[in-house]
Amino acid sequence: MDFLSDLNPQQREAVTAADGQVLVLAGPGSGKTRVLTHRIAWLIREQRIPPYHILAVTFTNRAARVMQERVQNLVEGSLEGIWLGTFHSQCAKLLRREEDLLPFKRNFVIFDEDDQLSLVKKAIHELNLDEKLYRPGGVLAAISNAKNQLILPEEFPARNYREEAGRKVYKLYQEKLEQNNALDFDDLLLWAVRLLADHPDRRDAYAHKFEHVLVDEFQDTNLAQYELLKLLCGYHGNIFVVGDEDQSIYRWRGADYHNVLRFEKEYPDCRKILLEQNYRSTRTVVETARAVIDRNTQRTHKNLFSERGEGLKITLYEAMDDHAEAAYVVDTIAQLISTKEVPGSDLAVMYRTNAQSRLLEEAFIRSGMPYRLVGAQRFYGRREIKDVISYLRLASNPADEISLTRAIGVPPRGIGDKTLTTLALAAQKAGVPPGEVLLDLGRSADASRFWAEFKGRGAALLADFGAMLTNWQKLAAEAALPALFDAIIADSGYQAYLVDGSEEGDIRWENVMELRRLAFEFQELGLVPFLENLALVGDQDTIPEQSDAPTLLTLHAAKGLEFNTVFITGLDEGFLPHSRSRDDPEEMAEERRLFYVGLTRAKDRLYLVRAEQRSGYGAPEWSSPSRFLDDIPASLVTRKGISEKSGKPAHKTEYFTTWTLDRNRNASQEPVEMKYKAGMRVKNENWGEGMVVDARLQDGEERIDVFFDSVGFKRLIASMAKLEIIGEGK
DNA sequence: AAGGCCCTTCTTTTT
DNA sequence: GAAGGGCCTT
Repeated sequence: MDFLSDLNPQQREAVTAADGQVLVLAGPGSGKTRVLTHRIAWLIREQRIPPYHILAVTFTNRAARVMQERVQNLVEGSLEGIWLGTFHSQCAKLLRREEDLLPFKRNFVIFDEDDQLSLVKKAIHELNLDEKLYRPGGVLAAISNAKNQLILPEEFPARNYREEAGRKVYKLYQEKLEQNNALDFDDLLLWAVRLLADHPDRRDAYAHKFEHVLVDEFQDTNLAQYELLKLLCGYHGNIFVVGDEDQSIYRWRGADYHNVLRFEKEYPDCRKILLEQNYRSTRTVVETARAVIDRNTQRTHKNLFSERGEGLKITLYEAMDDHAEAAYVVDTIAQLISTKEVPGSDLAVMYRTNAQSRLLEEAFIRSGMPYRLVGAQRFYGRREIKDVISYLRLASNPADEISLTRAIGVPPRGIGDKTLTTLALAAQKAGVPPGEVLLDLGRSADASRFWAEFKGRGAALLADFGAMLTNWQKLAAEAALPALFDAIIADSGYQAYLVDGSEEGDIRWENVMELRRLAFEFQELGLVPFLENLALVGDQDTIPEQSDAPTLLTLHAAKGLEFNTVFITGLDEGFLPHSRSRDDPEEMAEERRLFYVGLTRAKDRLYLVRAEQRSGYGAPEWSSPSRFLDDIPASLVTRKGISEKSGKPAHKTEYFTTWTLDRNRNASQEPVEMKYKAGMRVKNENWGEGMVVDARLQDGEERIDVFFDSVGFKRLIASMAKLEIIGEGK
């Protein structure tokens, strides 16, 4: 059919491959998504496979959405019935269908990382372990690891006391999840595998259903996902996986690109197809990327090539410090946009860690240029959002103690630790979740069998809260989602609590209203799908698609995207590669892949940026160039910045670091450098411009008096006030 | 019970 | 340089 005509021979071979196992190893920019979408379309259009016989899984919601849209464009009919989504969402779907066989109810909630951590802490405390010795984060990571490898608490290694403690926490943690009628992310996969492995009839039913299984980003699968796929394609044996070992960057989350090799071994007859032509980038970009990735061993060597022209040389800019680095990036972007060489939307700035976005953002704000930031301050991670969600979760699932604790405390309603402890004890004694005790108190107040457990005030307060909850639960079952939402806001007094006259309060309230709009969109589907969506949809999906502003994002978030021009910042040892991977060759190889992913996002222009000095925690430290830079052939690079022979750097930090006042340190130990003198013109974000009237050293601080043009006289501590010197005066 | 202050402790990446 | 935890005060 003609929809295959825009494919190259390898792509077409993959798309039209006969039944059986197909492994497509696709280099960056080689048309991986195109192959996947055309394959699905081909199955439906040419092979007459009904959509409900197809399962296609991705890792991100964004990828799933893109795939759905593109397939829809290729297929005339409806895709109704297709199982297309992330591993986690498809597993949730499966588990909600099969609740009868599982130790939790259909309305289970999905615990995010914060919830998980709370639960682990509880478990550690209950086992009388020392939080200092058994770090909740570390223990949780070990548990998550175990789950990714399908290791249950009973099978968790206990070769020493420490591991034994870990096993106990794991076991208790699982019991608590069950009591809370909750699953964590890993559980979604783990329980799906267990369900199919333990119930052959269910396994066969699904294996028959899914005539074709397709997988995106196969190199990022963990063992649980691998096993799940194996179970699901066990009858027809039609599994089509697409991946690239060189783009495996989720090892820390259990991903194991060796699954590619495992796949080849497991299915010796599998058809293996390499996609090596890169349609995205110039030859210079591709050569650069190749030079970097070829240093990694243990991979299927690919001969990535581009037939686009040679293109521009890449730029390596070395700045004095991280402020100058940000200034360079923003200035260069401003130039590219103003000369219309590149539209803002086709520019991206990438970095290793989210923390590195701060200076860049500040530089953008200072320049007055718009930008969009991916990830970082999660919408769903905001306090006010978590608060409201905790009410909703509680209404949906009163067994959720994490939400109960949160909801009962905000706004403050006189219920403190002591009352909560009593509540927990009463619940334990009666063998019901604390939520049930609350509901009972709410329904019958002093006639409740629990009333006597609490002393006067506590009982009344709990009963009040319980009455609210009873009402919400009723609304959750009977009313539409927006009605429940409004009732919760009204009953809890949350609006009055948030909106306190401050600007921050208004912003927070706006966010709550944003959540309400989202709830509106889910009124057809209802509360449980709404909550599931909140848990499984990340922030990448909430960013507006249309925007002409440059994008700031981590290298991880950049996977799967492409931009005309890419800046990769922080190319210094300890940052990229990150210091935490210094001693582990496997980790180091992954850092290299991460860099490779960043490089291959660029179509035309690539800027690599580093700084001689950058601040890690507090004070600035000297840094040395990333080792990865050594691997790039000098012939492809134009060097700029302090390494230029010409002498002075093109960019100098024209604003200085405002260091915070360290109150613990005796001021006299640290001589304060006087920066201001009378007559200088200065500028502050809030007060605008002004003139320094007086500057003096007092109590170990530089104190200055400034007369601002708009607001008049202010007495300031220099190190605290965010001032910018805009003129030296006389 | 709740809010404020100071101290410590980290920081990778996220479905 | 932020955020959470512990301790103090009201």
